[in-house]
Amino acid sequence: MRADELANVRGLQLFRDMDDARFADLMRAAYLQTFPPHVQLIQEGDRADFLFIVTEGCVELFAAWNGHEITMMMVEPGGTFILAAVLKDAVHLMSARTAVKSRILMIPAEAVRGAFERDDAFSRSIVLELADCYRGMVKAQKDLKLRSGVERLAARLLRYDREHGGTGTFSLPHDKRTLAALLGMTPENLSRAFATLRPYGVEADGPNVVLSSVADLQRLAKPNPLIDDKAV
Amino acid sequence: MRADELANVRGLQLFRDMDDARFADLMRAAYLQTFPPHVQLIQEGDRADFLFIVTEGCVELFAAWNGHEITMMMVEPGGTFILAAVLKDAVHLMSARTAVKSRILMIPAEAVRGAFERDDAFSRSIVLELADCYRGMVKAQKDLKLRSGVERLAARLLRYDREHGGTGTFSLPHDKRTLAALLGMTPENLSRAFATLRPYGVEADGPNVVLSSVADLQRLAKPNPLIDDKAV
DNA sequence: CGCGAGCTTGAGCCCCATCAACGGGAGTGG
DNA sequence: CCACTCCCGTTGATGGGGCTCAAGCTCGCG
Repeated sequence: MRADELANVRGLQLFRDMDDARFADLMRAAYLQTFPPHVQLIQEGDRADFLFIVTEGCVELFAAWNGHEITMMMVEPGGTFILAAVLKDAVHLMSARTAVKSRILMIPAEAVRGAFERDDAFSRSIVLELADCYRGMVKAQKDLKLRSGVERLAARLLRYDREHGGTGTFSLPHDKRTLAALLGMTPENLSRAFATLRPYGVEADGPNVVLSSVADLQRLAKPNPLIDDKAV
Repeated sequence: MRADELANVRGLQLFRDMDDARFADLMRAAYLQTFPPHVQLIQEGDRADFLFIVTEGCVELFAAWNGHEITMMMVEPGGTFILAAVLKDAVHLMSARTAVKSRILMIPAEAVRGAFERDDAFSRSIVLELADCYRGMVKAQKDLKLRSGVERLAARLLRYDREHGGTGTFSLPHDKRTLAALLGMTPENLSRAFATLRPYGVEADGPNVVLSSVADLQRLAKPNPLIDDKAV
């Protein structure tokens, strides 16, 4: 692992407060690897052998049943996945694949559980990370059950804008096909949803979006920190 | 707190491995209280002051937005709620109300966090409990997005049957109105779903259900441990 | 006996999925 | 440089699942 990458990993919330020696132990056991786009990393039902941490790129968590497939979430740099399964020594409930070329840190599950037992700061960080994952899932559930497709898109666009500094201009972080899956709709419907939002000042040109009337959009989307804010 | 109740709480997975003195400290700070049906215990957006543990009865977690209300889950005896918010010292993402008369243990959030810091066995149990909550939410999400209403009902009936010993005869744990909300549908639609399942050997008479053709029902519901099994 | 709550049934509608066709941009090979 | 192809995104037509509104039904209870 390169020194700057190591420093990067060390700076993640999960490892920040960890004992130096323990962190070195963990990293010695870990693999940092680059994957091309659309490589499946894990398969639901398989045993959780590694904790995964995305350092570059983007990973899609998805699940399938009876022939359908759904996107559960996208994991961005700094994010972990499969933490709960690793801690429980259980099977994966979700599959994962790279959305784009990605650099991923893989820590053997056994090592994670060992560090969890021995390092108090690490176990605290793990709990906070797991609590964040849980709350993220609750918010996703609320978003899905309480809002219509158009409302979900509107709220998502406002969130992207906010995360980009609130300038009203930004690029979508995923292609529209992926965004549709993430929002729980078909690509066709996402397209129609964008069209529906045009009167609300949403101008989409390929991946580039301009929100020219944020207030109108907010009146429609009714954003709510208990659904839309990452930090809450 | 009565001695048998204390023993009951002590036996919960969360406290089983805890140090005796620490457990006594926690219980000294805690309140055990009985609530009538339909009492709201917490309101989403409020600060998490207590960890709640249901010892008798049943509690509904729900959320609201823009005038609609949805049921997130039902918490049964032995179950906890609001654990993530307590650990993060954050606001509730969900509201809670008693579904029936319920006996509930309330532990001040500060005391929970203190015990978490000081008692290794407790912090391990907390993490496992939190991991279970997370995985439960993932399964709920998969159930909702991957299956139709009829399929969700069929899978749920099979699960209730299994939990009652697989005899093919059991009583619904909630009234149908509540069951409908839990399955993410309206009461009208639940009623129609039961009618749809009649050709599959589902005989529902009030709260009493008989499954006379489990194999047929399974062919329809396609139960999957990664969605339906509590233990996985 | 009358009333109300919970449940069921029916009719109409809306949201969204599906299927199909089309346009345009990127990459490829001639 | 152009023709070809493939893939993504869009648009239209259609259908189904589920919601809403409304009425009827049954059972328990006063």
